[in-house]
Amino acid sequence: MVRPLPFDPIVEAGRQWDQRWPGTAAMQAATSIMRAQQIVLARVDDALKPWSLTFARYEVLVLLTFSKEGVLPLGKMGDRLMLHQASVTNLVDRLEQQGYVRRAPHPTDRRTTLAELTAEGRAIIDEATAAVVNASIGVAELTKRDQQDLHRILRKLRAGANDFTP
Amino acid sequence: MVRPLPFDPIVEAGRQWDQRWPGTAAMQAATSIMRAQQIVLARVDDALKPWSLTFARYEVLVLLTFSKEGVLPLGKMGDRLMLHQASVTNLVDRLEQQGYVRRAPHPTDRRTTLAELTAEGRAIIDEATAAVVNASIGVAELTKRDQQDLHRILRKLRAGANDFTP
DNA sequence: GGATATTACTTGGACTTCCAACTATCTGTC
DNA sequence: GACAGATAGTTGGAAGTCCAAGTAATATCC
Repeated sequence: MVRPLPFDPIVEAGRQWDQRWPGTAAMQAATSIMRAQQIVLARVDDALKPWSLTFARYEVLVLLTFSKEGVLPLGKMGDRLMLHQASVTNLVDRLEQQGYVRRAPHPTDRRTTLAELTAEGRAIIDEATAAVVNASIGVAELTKRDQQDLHRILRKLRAGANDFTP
Repeated sequence: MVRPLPFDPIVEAGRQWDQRWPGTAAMQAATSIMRAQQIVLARVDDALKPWSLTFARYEVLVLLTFSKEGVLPLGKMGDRLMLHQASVTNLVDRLEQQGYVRRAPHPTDRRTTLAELTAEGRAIIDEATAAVVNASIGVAELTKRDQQDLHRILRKLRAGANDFTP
C-alpha cells in the first residue's frame, strides 16, 4: 500500500529534473506510463482474484477465446501478446495447473505445442470478463475520448518498437 | 525478442473483443498502457547497461540527487517513487552492492534507515542521465505535445488511484 | 509510567518478465 | 539423402513487483 502525497510526485519530479537536465516532458510521460501500468495491473489483478487469475494469465485465456477452436500454438500466443516465449511457457504452466488450459501436440509439427481451453477455462471467461469490465479494465477515470487518445498516442510508440508493420 | 506482426495486435484484439464484450476502448487503452510500459522499460534499461543499472535503480539515484544532501529515508523514497517498502529495500540492497549508495542510521529515529549517495553514485548520475535522455527516455516517437497529453490524461488515473491529493 | 498502537524496515514467498542455453524437430541446399 | 541453419518450446537464473509476517523502535493514551 502506498500513502497518498500532498503533491503529485511526477509533477514535483519534473520541477527538479527541469533544473538539471533536458527532456522534462519526456521524463514525465515515461514516468506516467510506468505508474499507470502499475495501477491498471493492480486493479485488474484485484478484479480477477475470485478466479485466482492475474491479468497476464487472463489475457492468455482471452486470446484463446478469440480463436475459433480455443486452440493456439504457444509461439503464436507470444507474438500476439508480445511476450517472450519463456513467459508464455510459464503462464501456460500455471493455467494448466489451474485446469483452465491443457497442452496438446500439434497434429503435423512435432516441435509445436498447442494450448487448448478446457471446458472449465471456457466456462469462466465470461464471468471473469464481466468482473474486469466492471472494474473498467483499470481505467475508470478516463473518458472514452481519453481512452481513445491514449490508444492513438501509444500506438506511435508501439509502431516505433516494431510491434507491427503499419 | 518479439517478431513484428503484419497487423496491430491491439487493434485486432479490439475487433474481436467488440464482438463479445463491452468496453472495447477501455480494453485497448489498458492494453496499450501495459505494452507501452514494457517498451519504455526495455529501452531505458538498455540505455543504462553501461552502468549496470535498471530504470528502477536509476530512479532511486535520481531521487537522491534531488534531495539537498543526497540522503533520504527509505520510506520517503517509497512514497515518492510509489513503490512498496519491500521494493525499496531490494533496490537499495542492490545499489549498495554496486557501491552507488550506502545505508546510514537516522540521527534521531532509530527505526529509520537512510540511503545516501556515495561519491561514485553522485559521479555517474549525469553520465547515466545523458544516456537516458539520449534514448529520449524511451518515448522518442512522441512529440512534446503527445508527451504532455499523455501526462495530462494519465494524471487523472493516478489521482483516482490516490497517488496524491489534488 | 506502562500498555497499546503505529511506524520503519527486513525477510521470505509468489508472480511476471526477460535472457541465455539447451533439446527436439523441421527446412533448405547441395 | 545428409548436413547446416532455422524454429518451437523448456529450463534455470536474474530482476522487479507485491503481500504477509516478523522485529525493532517510537507515539499515544489512559
